[in-house]
Amino acid sequence: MYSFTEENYLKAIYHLSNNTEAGVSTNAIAELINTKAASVTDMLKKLSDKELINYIKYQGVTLTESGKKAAVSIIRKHRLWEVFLVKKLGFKWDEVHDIAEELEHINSTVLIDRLDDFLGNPEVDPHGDPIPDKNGLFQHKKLISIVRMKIGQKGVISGVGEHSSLFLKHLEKSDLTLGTDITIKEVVEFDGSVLLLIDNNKEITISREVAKNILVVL
Amino acid sequence: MYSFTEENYLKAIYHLSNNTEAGVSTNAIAELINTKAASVTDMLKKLSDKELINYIKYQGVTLTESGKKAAVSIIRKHRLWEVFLVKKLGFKWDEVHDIAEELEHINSTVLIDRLDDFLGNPEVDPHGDPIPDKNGLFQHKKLISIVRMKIGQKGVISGVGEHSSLFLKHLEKSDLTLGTDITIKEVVEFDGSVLLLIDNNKEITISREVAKNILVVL
DNA sequence: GAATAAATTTAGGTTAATCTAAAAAAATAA
DNA sequence: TTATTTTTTTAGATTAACCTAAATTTATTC
Ligand SMILES: [Mn+2]
Ligand SMILES: [Mn+2]
Ligand SMILES: [Mn+2]
Ligand SMILES: [Mn+2]
Repeated sequence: MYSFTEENYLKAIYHLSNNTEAGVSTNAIAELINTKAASVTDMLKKLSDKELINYIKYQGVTLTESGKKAAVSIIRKHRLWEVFLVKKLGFKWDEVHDIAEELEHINSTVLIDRLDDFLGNPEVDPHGDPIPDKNGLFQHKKLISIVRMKIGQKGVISGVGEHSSLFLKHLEKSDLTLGTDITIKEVVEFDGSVLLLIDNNKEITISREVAKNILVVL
Repeated sequence: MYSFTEENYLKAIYHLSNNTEAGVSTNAIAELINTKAASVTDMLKKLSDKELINYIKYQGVTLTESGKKAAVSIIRKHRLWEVFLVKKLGFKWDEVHDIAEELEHINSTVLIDRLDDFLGNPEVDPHGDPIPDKNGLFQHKKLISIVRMKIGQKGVISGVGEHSSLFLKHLEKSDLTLGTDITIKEVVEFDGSVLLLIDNNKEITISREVAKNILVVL
């Protein structure tokens, strides 16, 4: 269908679109996929010719409907493969992303739909990110960052705002994995660090930076 | 490690080496991977520079030890993925080859070793072809074609000499799948077709062409 | 509203993998 | 053993995806 490279561009533009209202900038894409701006411009022309993006010189880009569809399909594959790696092959949640970056380009709808069934049609991946279904529809839960919570409020850890292995490993070591119940006990005024009660039996203090990147369902 | 294309060349040379004593010819490679001889020559130079093949102009090629190791690793991946597709995702044996052609290039030793364990360390793939272990060693059973068998001889279908979907579907329809017990009842002198008794309860006649491509363990 | 800075695009090249057509070498036949 | 055919290699181009450096456009600052 689309080349490995084209797919990576579409995915990058999709992810960047979720953080901005305006069009995605050439530099932002270049930074995310580790290329130079000039290379991005080349590819934008190509994707525009194929009507996968709306591109006006100097104005940034947005995905067209077919571009969005292609991007969501890649994300579906990425997340399902991550579930497979964790649930079936015993990988940790911080070990699966790079392998999924390769597997997401395997081109077979039958394969991915059967994998989906084999995994029991999971709604989220090992990082709590929602998995689009066969039709590209997400089951979107409303997640909020711990820094948005008030003292005394309770929630369940359901996602992360940062996917680096370093951060994920840190969370794991602190017993702050997905599904953990938390209660906000105190917010330190000085540095914004947060005292949590986890699973109603243990207290732990986390920095504001960590708190910011833990997402909960209330 | 090696590019997608380089891997395909190594695999092609490996497979062709098993049918010949001498070096593999440029044209044979070109035909197998659907390119032109000139393109093959280019790639042979490249693989030779990387010491993956022994190449002397006009003489054909053989794999070096490291070339062989790389080829076997790809074949290991191909066959394990085929097992996964059939055993876990419910694909038929004639549907898995093309998908495995893509999956075999996923680059992660941990992944493939865990997949191997997850599948119960199978010794053969859905077509009866042996799967090399982590160290690249095969469990080689001695297979012979039905046309080599004598009347009255018994055997178990354990492999195929032809992997096309058309042939595999035909075998399935005739209940000549892997593991089936057969006994040679008669060989027609006129056209070499063979009358078989399968699983001690049903007789069936197959053409010499089909017989040639069914491999059994005695 | 110029002048400067930043972002983006164009121009011109490179590399991997492909191709066609022509040349050279090896194999086969007369 | 020469002539013819087949196989293989070389020469020269093409395409996708990159790059650097230079030009151009847009955004910021004084
Ligand atoms: Mn990921
Ligand atoms: Mn994920
Ligand atoms: Mn196969
Ligand atoms: Mn097979």
